[in-house]
Amino acid sequence: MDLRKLQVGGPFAEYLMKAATQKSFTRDRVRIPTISTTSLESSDKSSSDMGTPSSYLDVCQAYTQCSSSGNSGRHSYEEDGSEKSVLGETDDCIQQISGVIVLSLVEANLWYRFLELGTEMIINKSGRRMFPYLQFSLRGVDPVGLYDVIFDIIPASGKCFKFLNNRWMPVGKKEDEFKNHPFKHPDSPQFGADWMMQKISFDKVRLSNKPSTGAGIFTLHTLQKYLVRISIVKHEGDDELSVVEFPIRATTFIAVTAYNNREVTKLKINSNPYSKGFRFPVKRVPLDLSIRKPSERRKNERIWTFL
DNA sequence: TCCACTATCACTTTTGAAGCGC
DNA sequence: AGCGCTTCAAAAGTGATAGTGG
Repeated sequence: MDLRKLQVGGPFAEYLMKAATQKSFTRDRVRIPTISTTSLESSDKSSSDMGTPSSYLDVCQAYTQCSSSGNSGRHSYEEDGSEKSVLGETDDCIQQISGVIVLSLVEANLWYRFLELGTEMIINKSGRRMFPYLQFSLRGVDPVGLYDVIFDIIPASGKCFKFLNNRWMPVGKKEDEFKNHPFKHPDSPQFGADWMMQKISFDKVRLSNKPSTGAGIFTLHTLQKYLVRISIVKHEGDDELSVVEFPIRATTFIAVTAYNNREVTKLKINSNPYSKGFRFPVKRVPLDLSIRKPSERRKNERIWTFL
């Protein structure tokens, strides 16, 4: 196994200890040593525009730099926070390689089509699902090792954005992030062999603009840029965890309360099954609101008039 | 006046309970 | 009684849009 081992301690250990007590972390076998071998000082923030006030994120970022330096990112970031596409060929899947672990994003083509337009994700009070949602497969993990798979969302830019002249422009400094709890996949912990046999999906994750304590609900600021990060945590022994981080550039998006780019809306309508109702131009006839049950209203008054 | 945000609408898909036959 | 299949209503999902408020 070529996983770099991390003697977990300090702020990262603090995070894991907290995480282990949360609802989304059902496992009680996570044990944290007291020796600290990771420190915030090791973080080289100049290499990334993903700075965040959260100590947990700082530590993860520092760790990411040593553990997943092999990521095959296809997008880079300009000084102003805007992304510079270096997308070349189109793939059925992309591979992010960290050590010997390979993460293959499902529907990578779709993600990149959105990315080229400037992905927008709707957020609302109750929490809106992501579309596309994150689904991937794993290779190269230890088949008999015990792993957790953890999803979280991190800032992708230090700026906030505005949609001007049909494109997203950085307009100022981003706001401080909400405290979000990373979301552990419900199948965790599971043996590596089991993880490799299935597609791992986080389709139930929701995005909100109001602080929430619900597992799998992430509170974000509108008009700020984020991306998804996956952590593969191996339970090495009683006092040791190995962590490999995969910040997935293809998932970079701007949180919005209403779509700004018509092209993004069109692509969502054409690719999301729930949006089929918007695929064909239809003159919608108002329903009779005096009939209280929606299903009865539909039965009585469904009139379709194609334009 | 502008624009981010919210509630509600009209649609589709998913889910789960109920009914039925074997 | 138990199982598998079908049916159908309710729940949950979507983007559109009009109204609100800072």
